[in-house]
Amino acid sequence: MATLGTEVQTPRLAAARIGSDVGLLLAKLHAAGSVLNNKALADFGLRERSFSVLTLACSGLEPTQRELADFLSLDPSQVVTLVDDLERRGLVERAQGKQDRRAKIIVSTAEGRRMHGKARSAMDAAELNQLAVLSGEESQELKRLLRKALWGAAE
Amino acid sequence: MATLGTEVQTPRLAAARIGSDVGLLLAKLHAAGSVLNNKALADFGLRERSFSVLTLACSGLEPTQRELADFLSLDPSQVVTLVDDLERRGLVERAQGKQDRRAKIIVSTAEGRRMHGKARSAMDAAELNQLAVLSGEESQELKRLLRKALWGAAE
DNA sequence: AACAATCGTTGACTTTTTCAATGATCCGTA
DNA sequence: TACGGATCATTGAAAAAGTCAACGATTGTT
Repeated sequence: MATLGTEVQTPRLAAARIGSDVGLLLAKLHAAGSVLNNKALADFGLRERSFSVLTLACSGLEPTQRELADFLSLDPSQVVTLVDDLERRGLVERAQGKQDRRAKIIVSTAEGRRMHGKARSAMDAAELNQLAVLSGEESQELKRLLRKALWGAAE
Repeated sequence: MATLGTEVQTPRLAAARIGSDVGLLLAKLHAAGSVLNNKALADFGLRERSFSVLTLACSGLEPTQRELADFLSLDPSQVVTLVDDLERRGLVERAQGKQDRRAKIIVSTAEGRRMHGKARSAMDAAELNQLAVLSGEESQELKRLLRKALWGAAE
């Protein structure tokens, strides 16, 4: 049950001042995490992004594709591709927007929710693995700070 | 002097459980930061990555291209392109490796160091801007946690 | 001396990103 | 109520980024 995780030894170059650049730290941790996450999701035929779309489709928030694009920092055309794939596999459906008939609301199917449940477990395990070197409190604090940096003081 | 920064209002979808996924938080903050950073570096004809290479070339650590690739999570061929560009502009030079003559050590020129100084200021400002909503202590703590997640407990 | 491994480099290939254009629909305004 | 500008999802093309295998030069090991 070894933590075949991210943390190698501190590389020589981490000593440089750039080792404290938030941009680089985010890039590296994100890159390493993506590898782990995509590996964890491969069993389900999902990737990080399709998992995100599926999760939001399962959330009950009834997101429109535009909202998905904004929230996931993607181009609207990329969302089309992701939803096309999930829809073809019967995991989500496009429903007509309620107030706005231009918009399409993405909702999960029963099969989609089943799939999401399993994928969610794998993702949680991957996250735990990636942050294994942090204590529980530290992980929580890291997430809180990331959320705050993104969306402000909202609690 | 408004902080025309990252923080919009908390979007509706952030309420979903995925709003606490480390993968998504990293992706979003990294994406937002990259935009800011690249904007800040555009004046110098640099981008996030060429800035990273230039920084490490200026660090005195005499990194090889292989080390740069590992440290920056890039394919070695991508490093070739980055160094080619910086070398063509006279900001860095390729020196022969000391023990290993296969390796090339990337070192900065005087002009490179001058350029880096200016770019560094712009980057610091951009980082300050991106993390404006965090207190000084919070920013430090965020960086510490990111470093720890990446490289372990090393202090 | 021979062999496998590593370094930087090149080129091909795939994937991802970016962007403009389009029809349908919405909204504000006259 | 009809017009005009804006927004939505979608398409397709173009640009950028990432991936991968192969190569000569060099290293370290046997």
